[in-house]
Amino acid sequence: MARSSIRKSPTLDIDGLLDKFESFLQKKTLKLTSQRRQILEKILEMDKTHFTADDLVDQFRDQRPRVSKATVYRSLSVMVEAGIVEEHQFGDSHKVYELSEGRQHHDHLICTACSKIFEFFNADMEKLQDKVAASHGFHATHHSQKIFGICADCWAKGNR
Amino acid sequence: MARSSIRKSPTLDIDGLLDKFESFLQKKTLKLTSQRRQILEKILEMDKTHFTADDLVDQFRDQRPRVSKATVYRSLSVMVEAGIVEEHQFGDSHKVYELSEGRQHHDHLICTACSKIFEFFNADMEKLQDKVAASHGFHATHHSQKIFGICADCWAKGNR
DNA sequence: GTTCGTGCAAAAACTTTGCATTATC
DNA sequence: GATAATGCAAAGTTTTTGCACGAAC
Repeated sequence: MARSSIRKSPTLDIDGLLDKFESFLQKKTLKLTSQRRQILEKILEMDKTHFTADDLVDQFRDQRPRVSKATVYRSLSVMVEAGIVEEHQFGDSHKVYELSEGRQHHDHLICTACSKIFEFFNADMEKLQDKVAASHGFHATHHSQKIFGICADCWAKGNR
Repeated sequence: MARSSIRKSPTLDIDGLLDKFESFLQKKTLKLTSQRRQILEKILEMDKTHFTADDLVDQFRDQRPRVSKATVYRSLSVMVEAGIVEEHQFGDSHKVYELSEGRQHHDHLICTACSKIFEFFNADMEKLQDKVAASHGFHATHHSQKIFGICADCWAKGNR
């Protein structure tokens, strides 16, 4: 918590993340293995706003000893539980992940022409969502909002 | 178009749906087969607001000649194209479908305790979404909004 | 008669799991 | 030293596909 800072810059600091991860693992009596540490490092190194499990597996393809596919999947799910990583499903068949630590909640705009993903945050929308949930007697925990369409670039190029 | 009517009642009328489906198929030079007709009938018979491809396959399990799994999948995708059925992905691994014909657009509240799905529509939210898209230079075509949480029933029962 | 659709089983795509071995605590 | 994690390959899920046969236009 101490070292936390909100930055959008390419490299988020690994120490803060490791601290958070480690304390989560301790609380759950889980272990901080070399693989889990490496996966976290690769996530930062890749510096992609959104990545898949397979992107991560690729990172270890030429490395020996390898970090296996199974470990990548298992680790991602631990990191989701730890609140370090967020999991999304954007219409495609595979899950998409993003680092959530130190980042503000946001929703997504998805270009159906080029598949690029854009982020947005709108406070009024958040309030309205809470209101809707409450009006149905719902105790909302989280939400997922995706707006599909054609991004400005694609529209200009005539890709529709 | 002529026979269309907005009803929420258990049975939506099959004739209107068949009309719409048939004219779509003709426009695309596709054929109205007995299987496609049967699938549409089963969707109405099941009378579930949301169903999966497998729910539909089940409907044909004891029937001979069978309507195959492959045909169910292929037909659903034609019906989605025709605008008769809408496809969703609610966090689970499988796709969920619902009849869209004659129904107003709406979004979903999903109870993470009992998996029940509730629908809502909020005009302000729709406007806000358009505004957000436009402010990013996006030409929005559609959106998907899901609010996850605990429904009133589950909350009352202490299922959390 | 042509073209499109169907059924079947096999494959594909993604993710999870069983089990013996190894690393962390 | 006890427990949890790993690697591997095998199995699981859901959806898609190739191909020969049959139905709709």
